[in-house]
Amino acid sequence: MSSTVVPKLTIITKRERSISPIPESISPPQIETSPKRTRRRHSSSATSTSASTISHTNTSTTDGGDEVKIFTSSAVSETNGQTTDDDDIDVDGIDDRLSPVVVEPTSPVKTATDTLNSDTPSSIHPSFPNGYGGFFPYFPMFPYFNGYHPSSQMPLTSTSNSNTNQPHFDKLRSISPGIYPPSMHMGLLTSPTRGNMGGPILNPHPNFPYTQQWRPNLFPFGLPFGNGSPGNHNLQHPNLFDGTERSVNAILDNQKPRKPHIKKPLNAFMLFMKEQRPHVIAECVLKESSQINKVLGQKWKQLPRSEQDKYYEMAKEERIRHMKEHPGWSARDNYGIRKKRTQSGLSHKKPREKLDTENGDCVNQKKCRARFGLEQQGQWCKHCKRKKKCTRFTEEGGDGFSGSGNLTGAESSLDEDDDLNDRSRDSNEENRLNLTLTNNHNVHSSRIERSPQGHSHHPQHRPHHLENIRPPPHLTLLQQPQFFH
DNA sequence: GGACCTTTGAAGCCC
DNA sequence: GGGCTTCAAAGGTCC
Repeated sequence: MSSTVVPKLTIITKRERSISPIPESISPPQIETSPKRTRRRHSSSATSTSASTISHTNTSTTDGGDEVKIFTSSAVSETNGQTTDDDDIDVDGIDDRLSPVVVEPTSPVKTATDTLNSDTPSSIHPSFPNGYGGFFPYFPMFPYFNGYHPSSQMPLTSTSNSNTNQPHFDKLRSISPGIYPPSMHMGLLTSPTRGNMGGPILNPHPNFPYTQQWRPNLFPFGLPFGNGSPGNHNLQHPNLFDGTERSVNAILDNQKPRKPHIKKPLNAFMLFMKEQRPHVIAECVLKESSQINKVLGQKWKQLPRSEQDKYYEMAKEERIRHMKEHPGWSARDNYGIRKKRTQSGLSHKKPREKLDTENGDCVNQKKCRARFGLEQQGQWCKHCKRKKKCTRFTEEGGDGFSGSGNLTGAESSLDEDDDLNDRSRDSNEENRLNLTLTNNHNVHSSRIERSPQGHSHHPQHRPHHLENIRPPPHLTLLQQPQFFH
């Protein structure tokens, strides 16, 4: 078979019983889907099955009331009689294809702790005598303090105050550089006789390091400075700041700088999707991204390895670039964002694969084996394939197939589950569909090699434990025989 | 307004 | 180390 064979894309959609059959006259690449999205999750086997059995498929339906719509889409374009397998892939240049990793705010977010640890006030601005930290110990206790010794009028230093409530003040000082009230900063800049009762002086120094950073909301507990009302610093948040260490900690928690949301670098498939989505949208009448993504998933699986490797290479570059741009970033940083929403009760999303698991075991493990048999493990649900548990039934003497009447009690009890029945029915539909497809077109049979154990070693049918094993992108196909045989 | 759906891959977490 | 979970993009749909 020539490498220029045009892979046909077909989307298989289970439609509602009330939906009338789609006329066969639908011309490719139109892919029509159910007008109303069903909330029921498709079994994971559905997509894998469809993806693995799709090829020169004409529009067809199954018998009975449950229409299974199969639409053919020449998603890999065939224009002007030329097979353009690569036409879908924009090869304008790698820069175009590279995913625009979200550019984070250009100004690095510096935490308060960082600021204090790395850039002490005095180091930030050497003109400040001993930094403004030296004054800080005084302000909660003596709001009228102007930064100078009352008798000597000499600037007070942090050293001279090092014994004054230092632990609390150090913590409070670390909240934010802006926590230094303007008037306290001004104390350094005003004359010894001026004091700080006249309110903040704006832009007292052209190089004043915190002028841009100080904002009113950095004084959540209502610091009295600058408003001429000493002693009212608890008015806004009387419960938050009462001078105790606990209150300081509470403030610290509230003031913890939030890390900017750095998104994950795109993987190969995401890059492929981003690039190919406009093509699919242009070729099809699909609207829903979920349907488009199904098509893209099929296209991805049908993409030649050499083409896929390009995206893997791009993804690798993306990861390297991302690592350089965000050295300390970890995917873990983004964990919990949605989870928090879920925990807060806003999400109704069911945990993935939950329907397939019960007490940690796959409730479908026998069903998959029963439904598809050992000869068709490629059609097992993802969970069974991953667990590879069905094989143990072979060891127990299973024959690889059993109808509904051959179920054990446990299986029968499982069959009583409506949802499982539902999914089983879906799967039967898929079976019928696959049989139809297989009978009509022996799909890619020549490309699929099977091991003596019956495992498909086609790239699309590799055993799960090999699914995630990717050849090093720099190796050619000939150098990686173990991945393709 | 935000979760869901749907795909594959990467990475983190847990046992 | 295997298995599971989460997130990345996208945009229509639904609550």
